[in-house]
Amino acid sequence: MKPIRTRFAPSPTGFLHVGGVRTAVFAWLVARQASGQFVLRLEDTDKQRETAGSDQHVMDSLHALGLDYDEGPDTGGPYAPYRQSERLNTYQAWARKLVDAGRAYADPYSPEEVQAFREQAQAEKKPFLYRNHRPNDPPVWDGSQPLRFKSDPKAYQWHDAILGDLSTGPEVVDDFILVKSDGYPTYNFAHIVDDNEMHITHVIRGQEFTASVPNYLNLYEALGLTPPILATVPHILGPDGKKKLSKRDGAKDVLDYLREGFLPDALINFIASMGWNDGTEQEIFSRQELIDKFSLERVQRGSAHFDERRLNWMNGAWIRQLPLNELFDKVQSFWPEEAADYDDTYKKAVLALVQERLKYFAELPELTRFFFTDLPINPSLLQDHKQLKKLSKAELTDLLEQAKHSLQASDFSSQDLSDRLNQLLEQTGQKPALLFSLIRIATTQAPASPGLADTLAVLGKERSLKRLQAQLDAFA
RNA sequence: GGCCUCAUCGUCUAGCGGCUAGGACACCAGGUUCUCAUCCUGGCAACCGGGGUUCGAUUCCCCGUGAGGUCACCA
Repeated sequence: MKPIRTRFAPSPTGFLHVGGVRTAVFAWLVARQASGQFVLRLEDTDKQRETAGSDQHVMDSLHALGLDYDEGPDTGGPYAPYRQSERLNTYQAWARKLVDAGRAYADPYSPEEVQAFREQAQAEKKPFLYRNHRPNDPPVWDGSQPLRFKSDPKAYQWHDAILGDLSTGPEVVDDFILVKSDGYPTYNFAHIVDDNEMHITHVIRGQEFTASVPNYLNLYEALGLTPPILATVPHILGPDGKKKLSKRDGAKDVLDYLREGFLPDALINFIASMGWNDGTEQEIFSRQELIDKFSLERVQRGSAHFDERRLNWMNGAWIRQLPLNELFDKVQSFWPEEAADYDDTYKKAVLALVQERLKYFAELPELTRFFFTDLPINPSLLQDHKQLKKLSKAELTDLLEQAKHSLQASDFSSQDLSDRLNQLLEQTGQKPALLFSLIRIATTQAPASPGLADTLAVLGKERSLKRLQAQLDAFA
């Protein structure tokens, strides 16, 4: 049995978005499930489109997501190098073989001439086929002209691990370019050579390549190679739009999600469950569960829309099930500036209170700021309150004075506060909706906060009473 | 335009001839002594259309329609 080997082969032209990552996730899952290898190969054969630093950016993204690869540009491996620009000799050798076998020839036309053929076909509303213009006596290939594959058009039927049985007629097989005039191979040629040299068993890629598969099959034959297992992953489309998720279309860098405090596990869970499920009603999958249960056969055949609201929910669910200490470590860099002077014990107490309302870590400051600094008195919180706004300043003052009096005698344990708050309800004859709101607003000046007794307990006696007094002073 | 593929609630999806078409997100209502959130309960909401095949089609077939991909010296 050959070991299962999958690869992720992006071109370093920018960042990775969820669409691209999904292909990587599926390939990674297939390899991990079979205890095989997952390979990263950089397809940097287009020097025009390449952007500086994006190769590193891609590797950083995979590392950050925990999509560890066994072989790659930075880790090396038995089939190095893993950067196509460093493998030019290999492609040259394979290209020579095809030339010698009469299956490749130099393209004598200028780009303008080819473009004219293309426009002609377009005008006739016909698909463009280069082989209709295949030269009878092509010049000797000296490397300055593009090298074209001399195809042998025929009908194909093949099996796709996700899409199932596919077939096409001979009309889609054409003489495509193997090596460009700048000496670099095209994707169409290089990936086939590399997948073979690197012993890749499963080629898992986006659906933009399905139309080219017959060409690849034809090339495999010319090369005398057995094609690997093919799997086509449908695209992820934008939330509203119908277009495939793309950088242009506002798709976000996955690293940005990480930077905003989305958990790698949640992201992987979310990305995998767009287009895949195990047939049960389970929604939350750990990495290991994904590895155990994943199968290409159960991947959705149609494309899916990206819904960030579902990602938010899923990340929140992951955050909620994290042990407090673990969560604390992860949110280290997300605290509001004002938290800098506070110790870990205090911050953990705060974190425990907001854990269940955190969707992603970047929300931490707005959720917790009042625990670390006195917010200015915000009169609109009282004015907009549907019950409090009916009370006079004198009435509000009276209620707060009673609260202050009671809380002054408290030890500020959560239990004692809770008891005293209850006594206060009886004593004042007010409903919690009114009394608790008033105290909550006075002590937090925030539109929302965790439960009152817990909030006061964490805030502590001194600070709580000081804020109560500040609110009282504002009434005076 | 040719070729390929796809088609269940707004979104992600279960379903693989017979189900009151299930779950999740979102949304709405109620409950959990206050707000926000969690949690619980309930609600709204779908088989693209037309023909077949069949005792019976969401499911199988055909034709439409719609959507996506592709037709580069990009990947």
